[in-house]
Amino acid sequence: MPDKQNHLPNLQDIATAAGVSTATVSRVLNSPADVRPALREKVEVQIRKLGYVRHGAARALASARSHTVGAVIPTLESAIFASGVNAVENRLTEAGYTLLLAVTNYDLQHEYEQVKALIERGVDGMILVGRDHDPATLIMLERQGCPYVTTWTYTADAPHPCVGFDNADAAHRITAHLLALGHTRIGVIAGITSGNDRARERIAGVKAALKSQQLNLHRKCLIEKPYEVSEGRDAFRTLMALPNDIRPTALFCGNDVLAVGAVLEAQHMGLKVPQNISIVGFDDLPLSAHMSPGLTTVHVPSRRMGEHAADYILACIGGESPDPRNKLPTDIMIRGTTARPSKT
Amino acid sequence: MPDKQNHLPNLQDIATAAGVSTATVSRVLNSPADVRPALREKVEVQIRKLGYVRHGAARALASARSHTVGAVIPTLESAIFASGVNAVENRLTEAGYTLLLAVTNYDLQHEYEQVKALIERGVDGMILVGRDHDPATLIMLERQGCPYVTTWTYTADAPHPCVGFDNADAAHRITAHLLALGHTRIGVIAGITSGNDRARERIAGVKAALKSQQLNLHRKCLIEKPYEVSEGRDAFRTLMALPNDIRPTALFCGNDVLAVGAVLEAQHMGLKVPQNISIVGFDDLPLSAHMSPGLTTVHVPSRRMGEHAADYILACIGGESPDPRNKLPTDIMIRGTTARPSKT
DNA sequence: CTTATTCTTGTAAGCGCTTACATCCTGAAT
DNA sequence: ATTCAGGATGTAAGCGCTTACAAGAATAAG
Repeated sequence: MPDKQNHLPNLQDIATAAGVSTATVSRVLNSPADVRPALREKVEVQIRKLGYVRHGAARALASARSHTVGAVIPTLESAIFASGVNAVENRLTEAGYTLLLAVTNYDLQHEYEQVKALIERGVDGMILVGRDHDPATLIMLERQGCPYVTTWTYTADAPHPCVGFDNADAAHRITAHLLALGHTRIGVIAGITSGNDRARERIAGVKAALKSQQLNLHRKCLIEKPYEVSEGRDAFRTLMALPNDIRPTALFCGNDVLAVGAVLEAQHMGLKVPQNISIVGFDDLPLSAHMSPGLTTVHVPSRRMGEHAADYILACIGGESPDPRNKLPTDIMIRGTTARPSKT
Repeated sequence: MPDKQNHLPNLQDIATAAGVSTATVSRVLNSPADVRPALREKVEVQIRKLGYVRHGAARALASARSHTVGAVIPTLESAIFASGVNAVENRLTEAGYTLLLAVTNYDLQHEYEQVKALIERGVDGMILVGRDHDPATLIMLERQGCPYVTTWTYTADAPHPCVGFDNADAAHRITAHLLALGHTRIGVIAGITSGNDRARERIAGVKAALKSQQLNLHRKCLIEKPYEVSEGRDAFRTLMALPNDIRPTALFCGNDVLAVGAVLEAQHMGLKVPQNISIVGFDDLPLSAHMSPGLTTVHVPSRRMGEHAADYILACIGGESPDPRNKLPTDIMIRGTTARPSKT
């Protein structure tokens, strides 16, 4: 039994117990190959016997490396970030790193605080979402020499390392699908664009698609809402209350949560989807494929994005200089919520 | 400008720049009230000017306090944990603490690894989900003197600090609702019970309710599935394929995700909910209230649970000995997916 | 104008670990 | 045998910070 006076065993204790120096214990912990098997075994026995657990702070202080990577995401509520984070986590764990997760609730100021807290905790790298940030956030990261990468967005001229996809292009393509079906009055229930470049880009994509057909997005047909089912429902009702000549026959929703809300409200109002109204989403949540009808949406490579982001950071930590720009493809998933407009 | 040779400013640099000792700088950082305003101001100016960021590892090492609390949850996918985690996070942030989040994917062995990683990172406290753990996990926590609390479950005889609710009782009550409507053949789509006491308790609650009416849960009417929409759909189909005399007229689902799957599959099969089949869930996800029909389910106080858990840990860290047992109430939300059985 | 008391600030000893560097072995080559 | 290379250990100097404790300054009391 270890010394009972609630003194946690430290390297020195193990060293003494095993009759070696602290350096040797440190080696069996960090580069076992450098220690002769016999000795190593003796040390490992003591480690187990005394229930030794590394003191991460001391290790970080002495080695200037915390073996920790931070990720700052907008919200935990969305399963879409969940799968990306899971992917990051798996990769990091494989490499002996721990993920520290923080949430901003789509608030850039809060993001700054979280990033600062993570830097104070000594993360060796950082994963961010999107291109919109408080400039101070990135400055701090640079100044601290903390490698970072932004995700969920890719633009050719991105000023910072990024792994993501082209939000505008994806929105453009799914809108083109709507246009090809013959819709001309398209409504948009977007996410809140302030501090959210993805939401803005998606709107831009819709507008571009419309423009290519000489169409316009009517001012009243664009609504910004937080990403919640109830908000999607509200927005849908608002849109359907518009006068006949501008009321949309098809809807682009900023993400699947809003789209699900819109579909549910439509059904609640007795409208048939897609016969009376077509609705598309963005993100392809696990639920989306299961709804009746299945939601037509943009599939986003969140898992792969997470893996790439983790690999990029790990490579940077390892002293490499990986390609700082990484564009992933998106897929348009045509399911049951889109059809030709009714001939009313 | 700070010394350009990418030497991050440290306490000593600030001290020198401000013409004071490191102790004083440390004080303006940790207990500003102890420093004369004039001096404090001078130090703060330098901190801003040099872009100083605390070195958390050094601080943790010197003070034996990391200002960090760990939370280990089964999954990120479920919005229900998300809201609890958010609550924890808010409370901790208010208190100057940072939350370190880890995920187990419902694997107790993985949970052990995560807890160990967090302890190595020096968390000052830990929040766990449920009562099922690898004994080694709790032993490590005790041995390290790391205060912890389990959530999402409460039993009068809980051997460890816990803040949660009575899963069996809640399941019992919502089953009673089904029985009161006149159902006698009740099916259960449970979560995977291995390593998940909540799933087991919920089944136990259903059985107890049945027993109180001299009814039994038919062996074939109990299916365990991972918490996924598609699994709920599969299980539902299996249950409906049962022979007439045992096919359930009402379903208890281990959580809302499974219930949503069941409802969607029912509608997909052309069955009317609740006319042809009643379905209840557990957890009351944000989506559940919005479905058509609204899902009858158990509302769980996840937000309050998170707050209580955080407060408990913070109190422990502060040297207090708060009540280690905390029972929260659940609510049965009767919505649209339950009705009397049809007279077939 | 002392002397006791209270505030401020500085001094310096670690916290537990990693890691150059020094030292000591081992065994192969001479 | 003797020498030497190379591998296996040990030694000890910090990493950046907190915090007793000491010391000095300012205030209150006598």
